[in-house]
Amino acid sequence: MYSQELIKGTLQTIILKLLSENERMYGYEITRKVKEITKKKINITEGALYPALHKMVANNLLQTETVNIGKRIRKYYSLTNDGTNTAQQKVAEFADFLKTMGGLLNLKPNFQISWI
Amino acid sequence: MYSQELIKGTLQTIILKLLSENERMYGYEITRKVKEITKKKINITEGALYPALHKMVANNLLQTETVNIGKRIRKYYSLTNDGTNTAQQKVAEFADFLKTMGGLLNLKPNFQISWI
DNA sequence: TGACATACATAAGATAATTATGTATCTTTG
DNA sequence: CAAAGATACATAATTATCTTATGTATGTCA
Repeated sequence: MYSQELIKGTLQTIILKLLSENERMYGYEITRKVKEITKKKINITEGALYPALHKMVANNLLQTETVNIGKRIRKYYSLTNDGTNTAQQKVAEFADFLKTMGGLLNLKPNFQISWI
Repeated sequence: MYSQELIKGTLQTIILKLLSENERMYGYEITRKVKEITKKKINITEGALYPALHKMVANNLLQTETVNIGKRIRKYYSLTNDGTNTAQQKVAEFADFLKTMGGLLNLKPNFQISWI
């Protein structure tokens, strides 16, 4: 796990990116997916996730459908048109930010990019 | 300028990195340097910088020397031993974070790393 | 002389996360 | 079969960090 501050501000971008790839996802699924992809380095807490999702619905980036799984409720989130646009924009911005920070921290060529 | 949330949590790392390269710097100088290196994409506000510097002094990461430039005061900051260690650690952590986020956001090989 | 840059600092408010707590169901295992 | 752990939602109190605004003062250039 990274020291928490680093992850701050990236949650919306992460959610938008996942949903731009997945059609629809529910909250708990998002936390699992992020944990899996990042090999447990990033762990989204529910206390952070749910308020963020609700906010994004309020801002018309996401829409929901509720499904009953047995006696349990599952709430699926998917991108609105606004959300699709915002997702693209946020991911592009983040990519640029990563470059800028790489430059600022003067990471050498031997800092191999290994997500290929 | 990036949307502000992204930069959150990176300020300490930036300061530590700059000071690990520069022996000593003063606050205003740090804001100029970051603006210059990042081509104005990251702009550290004084309201964020000074409290951060003070906190890092309190945490024994930085030490200060005050110099009189004419009638003006200039307060130089430099790394303590603790600060030197923390700087290395934080930069390494951030490099790892960049990789992880790159993977998470699925940035393609054609996302060229251009800070070389 | 007025605008802009240099140089410090703090305070009020906003935002976003952590930590803690709550509810409830489903599944696995000793 | 009972307990533990995973699944699945949610909110509230607190903390951390940043923005925005404000304040003070000096130096420089047109």
